[in-house]
Amino acid sequence: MMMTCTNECGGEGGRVGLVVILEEGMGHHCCSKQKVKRGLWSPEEDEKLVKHITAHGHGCWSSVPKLAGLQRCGKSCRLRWINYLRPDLKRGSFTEQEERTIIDVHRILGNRWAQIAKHLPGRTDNEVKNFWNSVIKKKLIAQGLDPNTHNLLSPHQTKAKNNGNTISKLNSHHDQSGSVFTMDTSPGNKEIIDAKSTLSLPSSYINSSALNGASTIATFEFQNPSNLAWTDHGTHSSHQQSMMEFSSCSSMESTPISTSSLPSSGFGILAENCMWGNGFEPCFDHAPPQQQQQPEKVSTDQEKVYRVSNHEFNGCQNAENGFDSSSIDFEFMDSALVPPGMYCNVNSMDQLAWDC
DNA sequence: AAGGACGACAACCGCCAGGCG
DNA sequence: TCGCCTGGCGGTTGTCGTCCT
Repeated sequence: MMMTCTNECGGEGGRVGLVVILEEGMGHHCCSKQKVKRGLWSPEEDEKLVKHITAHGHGCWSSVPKLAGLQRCGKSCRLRWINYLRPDLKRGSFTEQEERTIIDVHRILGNRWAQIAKHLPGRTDNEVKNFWNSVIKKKLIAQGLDPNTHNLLSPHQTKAKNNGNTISKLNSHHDQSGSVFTMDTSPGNKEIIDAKSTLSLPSSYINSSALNGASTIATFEFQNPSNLAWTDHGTHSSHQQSMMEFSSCSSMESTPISTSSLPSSGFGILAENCMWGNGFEPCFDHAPPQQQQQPEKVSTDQEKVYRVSNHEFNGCQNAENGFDSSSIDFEFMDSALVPPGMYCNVNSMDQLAWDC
């Protein structure tokens, strides 16, 4: 076996990468019959690939390297094209809206990056996956959420997951304002009171003394479990229109959470069905109207793609957010897609579909 | 200024499913 | 029906840049 290592200028950033040329017998079975180069792509290789695909299309990927004059395997060419060279790719950092979309869809799909990426025009599965692993995942953990299930982590889980001083670092880097959502605890709001009594949140999450106020806007803070507390905002009139309605909305962007108290990253997901993921479920005396009006489940045979206007859910929409232009492919909405341990609130799942 | 830690991201690996002979 | 080939996907690794001490 011979490996030839050369340093070449790689990729867009001009990185110097190690390029390895593999002799026969190495690499994928699909490209084991030819010498293949590995490592970062040089601008020349990119140019060859782009020229070839632009002129002829990719056709059979296994034949692309030969036709394009590249010492790469077909798989490598395909990945390079899909993840980097495709003309319709959107480069640059993810927007807040994209971030919200990823979180929302991931809550339903789990790590199905290709499916998630379909809801983000110009983004690749690899990009989404990297962004999730490097940013969102850590943010969720820092907020006391299990990134796999989107449920609240128990304090000891949080402690274990955060492993030392990770939290403080994350907070300093990513969490500008903390994840806070508000709910009306005024006596007249019976649903919310019931929800609180049903939630059985870990005691550390709730400063119960704050619940005793006559008329308060209580605030959950999820940025750091050690800091979780009810905060009495007294009579914040600005919050009166953004009181939390448990279980009434499914996608975070439609949740009537006070945007003034949400972090820019939009972790409103706590307000949603994932809240009940640890086996508790809100028991409202009166089901919210949205649920009562829940449309009948549409057979996947009849319709696989739901496109529902945000307008259908009064009070739950946020015009600037989320899924306004995307759709959910309900081929994936089978039971197998619900991550183990994730409480499956079918109504909420449906509602997410309708919010989309 | 130097070196280590960490983050971002490109690329690879291995598995799986579907098509085809 | 079986085996091979190929494309697609998710998980993981490797590399470089930046930040921090």
